[in-house]
Amino acid sequence: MSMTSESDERMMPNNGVDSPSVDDANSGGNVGGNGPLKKGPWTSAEDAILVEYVTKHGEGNWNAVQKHSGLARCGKSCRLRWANHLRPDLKKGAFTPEEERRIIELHAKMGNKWARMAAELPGRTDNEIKNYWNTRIKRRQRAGLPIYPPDICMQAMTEKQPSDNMNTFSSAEVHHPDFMPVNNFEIPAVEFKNLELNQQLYSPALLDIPAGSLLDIPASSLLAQGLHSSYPNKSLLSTVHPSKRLRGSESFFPSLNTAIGNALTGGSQYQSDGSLQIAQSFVYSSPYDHSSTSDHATSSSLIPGSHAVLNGNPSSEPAWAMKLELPSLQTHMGSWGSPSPSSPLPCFESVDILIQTPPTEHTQSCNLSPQNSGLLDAVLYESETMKNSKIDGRQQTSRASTVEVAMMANSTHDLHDTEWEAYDEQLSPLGHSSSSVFSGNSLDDLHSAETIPGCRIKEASNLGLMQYDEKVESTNEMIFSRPDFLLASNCFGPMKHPSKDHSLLKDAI
DNA sequence: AAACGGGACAACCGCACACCG
DNA sequence: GCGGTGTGCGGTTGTCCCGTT
Repeated sequence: MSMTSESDERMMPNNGVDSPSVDDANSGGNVGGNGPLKKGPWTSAEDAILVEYVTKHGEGNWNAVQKHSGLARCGKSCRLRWANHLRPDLKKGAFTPEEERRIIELHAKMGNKWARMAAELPGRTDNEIKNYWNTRIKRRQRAGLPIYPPDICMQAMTEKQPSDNMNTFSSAEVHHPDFMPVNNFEIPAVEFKNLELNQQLYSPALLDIPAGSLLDIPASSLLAQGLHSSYPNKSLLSTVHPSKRLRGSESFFPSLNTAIGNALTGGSQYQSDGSLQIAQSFVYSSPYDHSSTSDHATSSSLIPGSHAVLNGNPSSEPAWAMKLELPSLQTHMGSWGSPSPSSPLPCFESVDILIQTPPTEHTQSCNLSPQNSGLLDAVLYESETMKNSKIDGRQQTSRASTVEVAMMANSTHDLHDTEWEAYDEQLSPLGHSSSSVFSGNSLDDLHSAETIPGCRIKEASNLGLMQYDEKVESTNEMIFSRPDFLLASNCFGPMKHPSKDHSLLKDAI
């Protein structure tokens, strides 16, 4: 029918579909009447047998197919073959533009819910849609294009508003420019402004970098944007009621799941502000990852909602090698990593940051703020910190080898102060608001609790990406030797002090 | 013309839920 | 309530085809 394999050709040189026989169907491999079940491509004969069976007995009871028809295929395989290829109502051929758009829309709303998407697209199968999407994603990522067209982003956001019974933003908020590219995990130059890092800090113009260069940022680089602009935008997040089963892979950020997942599995993102010391890895974890959530929930060293780094997670797997999952608000909010039902907001607990910054001025966002004179100061301070760390490290390492802070820590706080405060207004009742995580208070707490002099707030993933210890030098070496860091450096490093940063980077390497 | 790489597609695998006895 | 079976779903892998070098 839909497929004719070589074995098919061999088996059915005269096209035996019209008179399917078990012998024909099962003669093509290591199969037999009661022998091992056949795998691999289906033959026309097998298709015919299956069609005949279904016609006679109807769908379902797939395991009976083998028994009754002698087809050497497991029931599961039969079901799949029927559903994906033999069903009479299947629509064959390429997706129409209309269907393509519909898929994008649905994905923006549902995420990787292929079956549900298929239900919205008559004649199409989940497998078909899934393959299409995966191919498309790869293609677009390679091309540096946004996964979701802006209009669909907008549409998704808008459609979600009424059904979002969580904390939602007002319509105006939804239309805040900051929210626009939520699903655009690429950072095209035209949208880079949405980072709004101090509004102008990273303006391509101000930074004297070619706007187009940002187009080269791979999908992974969307993190900066995604975390900045999309996370607070819960309104976009899918509120589709959780399907009957809860899967760890379910993503609350339908698109982020894929994009960030790809991004992070490809390598944690390191951003360098040029001062050598900002390294960030954003790690989302599934809210079902109780181990991680409970771990950091009980980790006294962490700020509320921050992600436990390595606490109780002995994984030695590099963060960038891990499959990363985003928290899902599709599920009950109470199931969010917050230890208490009264604190259902996921916040950024899953967001880990490796950030290092000069010590005291958390309110000044030393690393990203243009007011910060101190790249050199930071480096000097870093040097000092390293010295201190050698002393303190022995003590620190064992108990708090990694200091966790909310994403972007003080720089974020500085950069998005206003916005987060605004969000905080709405989110605070939920316990851990995003802004609270980013707030100076949180950092203060963190600092007082954990930060060693020098404020080397190295945010590490819960996967143990980095630890602060006495081997700082080697850590830095690792950072700088990593391609993604170099990429990030290329992307972000030159923004402030291009030449300076490059030289520093060079030196560091 | 051969080698290579990527896209498209089909199929499998593992997991989880639903149902039933 | 429990275990077995059936089914559905999402992720991953394998294979073929085609364009490029």
